[in-house]
Amino acid sequence: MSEATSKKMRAADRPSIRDVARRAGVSPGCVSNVINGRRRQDDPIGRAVLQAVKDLGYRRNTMASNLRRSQSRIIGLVIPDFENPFFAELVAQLERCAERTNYRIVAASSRENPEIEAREIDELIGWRVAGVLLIPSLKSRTAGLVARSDTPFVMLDRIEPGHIVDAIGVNNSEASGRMVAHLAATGHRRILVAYLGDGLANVAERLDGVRAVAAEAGDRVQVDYLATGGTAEEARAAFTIHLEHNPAPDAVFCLFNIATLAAYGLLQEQGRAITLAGFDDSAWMAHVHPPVSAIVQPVREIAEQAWSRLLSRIEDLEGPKGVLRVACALELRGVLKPETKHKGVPAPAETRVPTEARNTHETAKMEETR
Amino acid sequence: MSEATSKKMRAADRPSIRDVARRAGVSPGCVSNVINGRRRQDDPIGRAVLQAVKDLGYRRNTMASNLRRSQSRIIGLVIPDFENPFFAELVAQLERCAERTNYRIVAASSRENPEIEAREIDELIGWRVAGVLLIPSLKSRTAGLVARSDTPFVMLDRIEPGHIVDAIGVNNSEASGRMVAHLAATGHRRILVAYLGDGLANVAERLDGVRAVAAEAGDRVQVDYLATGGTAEEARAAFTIHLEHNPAPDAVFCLFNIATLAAYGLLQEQGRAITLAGFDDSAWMAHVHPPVSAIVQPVREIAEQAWSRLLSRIEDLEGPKGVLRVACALELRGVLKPETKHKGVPAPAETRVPTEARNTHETAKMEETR
DNA sequence: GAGTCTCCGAAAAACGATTTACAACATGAA
DNA sequence: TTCATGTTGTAAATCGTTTTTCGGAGACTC
Repeated sequence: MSEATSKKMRAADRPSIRDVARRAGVSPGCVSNVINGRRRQDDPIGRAVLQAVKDLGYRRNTMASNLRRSQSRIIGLVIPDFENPFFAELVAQLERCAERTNYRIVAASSRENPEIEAREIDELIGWRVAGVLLIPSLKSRTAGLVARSDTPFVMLDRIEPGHIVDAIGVNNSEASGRMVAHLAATGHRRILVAYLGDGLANVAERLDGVRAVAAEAGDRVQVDYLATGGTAEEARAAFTIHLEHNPAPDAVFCLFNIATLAAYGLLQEQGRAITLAGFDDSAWMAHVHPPVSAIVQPVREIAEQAWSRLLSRIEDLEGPKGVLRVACALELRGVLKPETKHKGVPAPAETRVPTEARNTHETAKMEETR
Repeated sequence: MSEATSKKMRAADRPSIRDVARRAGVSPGCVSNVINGRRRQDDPIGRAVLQAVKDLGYRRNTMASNLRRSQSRIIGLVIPDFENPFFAELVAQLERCAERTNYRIVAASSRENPEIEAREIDELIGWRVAGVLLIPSLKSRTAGLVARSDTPFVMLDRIEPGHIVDAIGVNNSEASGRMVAHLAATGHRRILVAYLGDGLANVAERLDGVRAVAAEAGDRVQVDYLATGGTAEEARAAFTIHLEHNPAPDAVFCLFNIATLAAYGLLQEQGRAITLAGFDDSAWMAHVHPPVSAIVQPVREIAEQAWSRLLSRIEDLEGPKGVLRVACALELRGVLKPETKHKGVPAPAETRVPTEARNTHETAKMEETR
């Protein structure tokens, strides 16, 4: 048993500040001062301490340190899913923000499960994180819970209406409307819009934007709407059935990225030359032929806005809460002119439209709630 | 100033176990016992404690708790990049492992930067994590550093030769060889193999596998090798130049996933009907037309093997260290028969080969080092 | 009724750091 | 010489838990 003990001890056996103090012949408090730069390091005592730190391979115990100064410099981040490229990019950007401001991110995913989400947030509060960033899961009822917690928190991307919280998102309806307007302006007369029939606030906003522009365009443009499930297979099936029973559209506009992939595969396979556009950009969209247009979310700006909002909230818990929406950019990669469509060949000459200004503060709108 | 103080106090002002004890009229130790189930909860005292916990909204301070019991149930994870789908999936799978075994993962990315990687690991040690999982960055010199640390750790995916460590990866050379053999068996006579010219051990192993099979096939098959840079643009440029100056291949096999996308885009654009295969699967590969074959890494098994290895290492720091390689599966989605190639039309009939058994323990080879 | 055993809660000692209080000493000015 | 000032090191208190120690109360046996 002495063996087992010695093995188990190993991990716990890291030198403490007392060991360093003993070796350097000073008191623990003094070591603390040297390490944290509250005392000069270039005199005999300072050097002795640093040497002892080196010799022993001392690393300060972050938990003990945080406990004592009751401060943590950790931000908790809960996202629905690591495998969604948009969220992954958001994590990467937020990590940069954290590094710059000397924080650390602890990320966890809820897998779109509200219960896991609630559990994760609870756990984060147990860690006494300085703040929480949350991208709510599909049927999240967490907003209220966290709102009355005294931990600063900011919601991202999916903004649930009716809650008084800090939130950063994109202007979904404006961007979607702009895309439809662009399609109409480039001669498309019949547009099929596919959306996720799941009550996600995000997609609902996009749909609203489309509807507004469609109404405005009147009968110059015919817009069909198609609700699909959230998986590629479901989306593909929905497209297949729709295309069978309806007149062929000039353009397909998908309001969420999985549908864009499914639509591309189907159109390609059936040899239909139809303009395709989607909300959310992905690497493959630029590389396939013909390329796919996309609404690109300014991930970096979202991250930075969320970060600065959270930091200011950490410094001052009071103050009005509000929703900030930043503008998306349209990446117009190529339009198959409706006129050439019926020749059955992809139009070789593709129209490249310069990317519109993105991340513009001019177009960012601030809506204050409360 | 009293205002500022009260604001700052807020976050720190969470009730402690002493507050709960006071309210329930018992001692802190007793509260601890109730909360941790070391004492029955269904008698007057137990109920009083639970009620007080509820009333005050008490959450135990994880740091203090961990500090006292000097145990953490956190596993640190350092990956090169959150945006690489393979790593993202690995994170997701590892998170499941963690949940199942009542651990928590703290993930950070090194952005392929050895210095950031070293810093992150250092930081994790400061957190007194129970163990570390590491996917080394491109030019990582971390293996030695962590190897002599007393924190249990396991390396994943990229296995650097010559280090005595625990590591889990896939059998890169075997899988690549198998793919080339398959291409040869389906009638391809000239295969272009693109690899990352960056000295990554992983890709080197894949190249070895290709070379071995090529040598074995003798002059029945002609294999060309093309080194490219790591970005899609670089890969595309390399492909363009190669295709201009060399006889057209029957098949292109890319040893890393970015090249696969670049190659697809180029071949599609130039209207070349050439079989395409790649190491690493992605969603788009199954949806484009013609589809792209891929070597799929058994991410889930990698995660589970790594997890169990790490846990056993946490329980017992001693014991031989070793490398475990699991087998990949080939996802053969369609082959453009070389015979039909010159007609300029994609072959309509695609050969679907049943997915080979994956995650088989029979094919997993164990090589013990030291 | 005395002795032994068990149960259980209060009190106190940890965990590893930071911070405060205090004393010692040096420095410089008057 | 004296006093104010500043620096520095030690000892002790502290952060919020868990764990150990200890003593008191009740149950049981003989």
